Amino acid sequence: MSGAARPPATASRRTPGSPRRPAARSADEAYQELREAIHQGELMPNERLIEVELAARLQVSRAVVRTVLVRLGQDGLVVSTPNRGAHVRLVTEEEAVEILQARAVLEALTARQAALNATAREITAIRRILDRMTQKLEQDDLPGYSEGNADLHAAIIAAARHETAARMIAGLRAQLVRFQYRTILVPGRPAQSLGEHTAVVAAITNRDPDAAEAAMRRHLGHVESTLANTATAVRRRSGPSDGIRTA
Amino acid sequence: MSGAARPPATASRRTPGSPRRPAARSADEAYQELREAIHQGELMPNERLIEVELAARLQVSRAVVRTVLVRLGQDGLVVSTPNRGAHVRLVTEEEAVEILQARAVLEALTARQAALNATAREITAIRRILDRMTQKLEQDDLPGYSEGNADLHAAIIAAARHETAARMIAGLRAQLVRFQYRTILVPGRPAQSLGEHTAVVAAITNRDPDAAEAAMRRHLGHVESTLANTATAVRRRSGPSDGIRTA
DNA sequence: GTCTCCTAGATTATCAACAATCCTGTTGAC
DNA sequence: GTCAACAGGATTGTTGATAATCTAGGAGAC
Repeated sequence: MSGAARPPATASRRTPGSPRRPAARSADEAYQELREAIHQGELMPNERLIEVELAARLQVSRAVVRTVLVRLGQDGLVVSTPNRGAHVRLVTEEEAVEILQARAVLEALTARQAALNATAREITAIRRILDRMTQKLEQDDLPGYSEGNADLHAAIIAAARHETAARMIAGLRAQLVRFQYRTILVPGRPAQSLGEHTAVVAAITNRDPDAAEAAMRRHLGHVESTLANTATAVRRRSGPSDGIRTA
Repeated sequence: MSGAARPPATASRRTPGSPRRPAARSADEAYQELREAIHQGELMPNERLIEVELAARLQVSRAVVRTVLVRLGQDGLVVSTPNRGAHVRLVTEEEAVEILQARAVLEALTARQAALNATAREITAIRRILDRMTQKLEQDDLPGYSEGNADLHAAIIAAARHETAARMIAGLRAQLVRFQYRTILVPGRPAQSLGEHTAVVAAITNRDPDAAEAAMRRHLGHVESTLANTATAVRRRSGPSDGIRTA
């Protein structure tokens, strides 16, 4: 029973002459590529998305650009007004907080389900990821830590066996890419983050769903308040560093 | 935003030969109408949706049918496989439980936010809805009670001022229509339901976000387990009437 | 009798052209 | 100098036709 029908990247046998921006032939590839472009920041928020330009860029016809834009609109990455075209959606700080709140309760649900449903093998894998994160942090390898962070959350979600929550979390995450690297830069935040993750993993290992859910909520609640603080600090323009020091 | 805007059957000035299904002119109306048709059960689960048929039924061109199907696919109401068309998605009992779990944590979030953000006026309105539900239940008016139930949840969501959660809840709800009238028929369930709602409203009135969240979770958790029980009862084929009689 | 291959019909996917709408810069009046 | 009306260009919305793909049913071989 398909959760979301994601036939991944059909085979494209083309001339091998396209070097850098090879473009996507099929509709689904075009969707993935445009999504990625928004993630990477190649398309700025509020930037107008003109169908013919995208058609040229993605090497597809205008019709498939149109369906791709509809899908992205339903994803919340793009907002399109009738007769006036599509813009990439600007996510305000307030919306980012909302999205994180929603993500928090949903990921807490997956943590609960993971505590209930994870196989022994999956728990081992989760613990190994946490160990790796600990090492990265000791080496002050923040990018490595961040990557481990993503892996850990993904592993927990996979272990939860909750297609609905997984799909929604993925959707929320896609809208948040512009903010995701901020909180980790707040002084003291990584160490705190590691402690929170450790609590989540411990609860899952102990098969304690309530504790797992609570620990995950605590974790993402802290991410949220950290983000909110940096946001107001930035908005207040009272110097970028005084509001976000301690943590 | 998809939670609002229900322009009910706009004026269609056509030949007066079509008595029942007047059809929708614009793309958005077609979307609403097809969505409604799936809700009403006019289109059976797993039924194949053929573009030309829908185009004739909705009185729009095939292109807009296509975009409508894409949107419904992103909503999870329809699953479409490449080159093989779209089917209305069959929601299994297990999926229904998943959806209810996700909805539970999200509505709990809105209850929390409502406790924090609701205006005095909104709280008054919420209390009034609860009073009306109490009356309906005393009169054994189950449809009326059910309607009040929907109104109450909607009022709480509105008072929460949380667009993201509101949108996701609306999406989840759309997938659940086939199951929504079941739980209210379980004996003793309405009285229990009213008590749970009363607790939620009391917590919001007291501006106690933790209590509001917990009460809403308890409420939807009970709905979930009730649904799971009736589901297994139905699946067990132990008679269709013994599990859901009295009320 | 059963299986495989193949043809025909049906359906989806894509494309190019046309119509409707909106945005921009300019002209003219006051 | 400012504002309103207007024309030109650009962009989106829609249509119909065409190509690619899938499903169903029958012919032929073993």
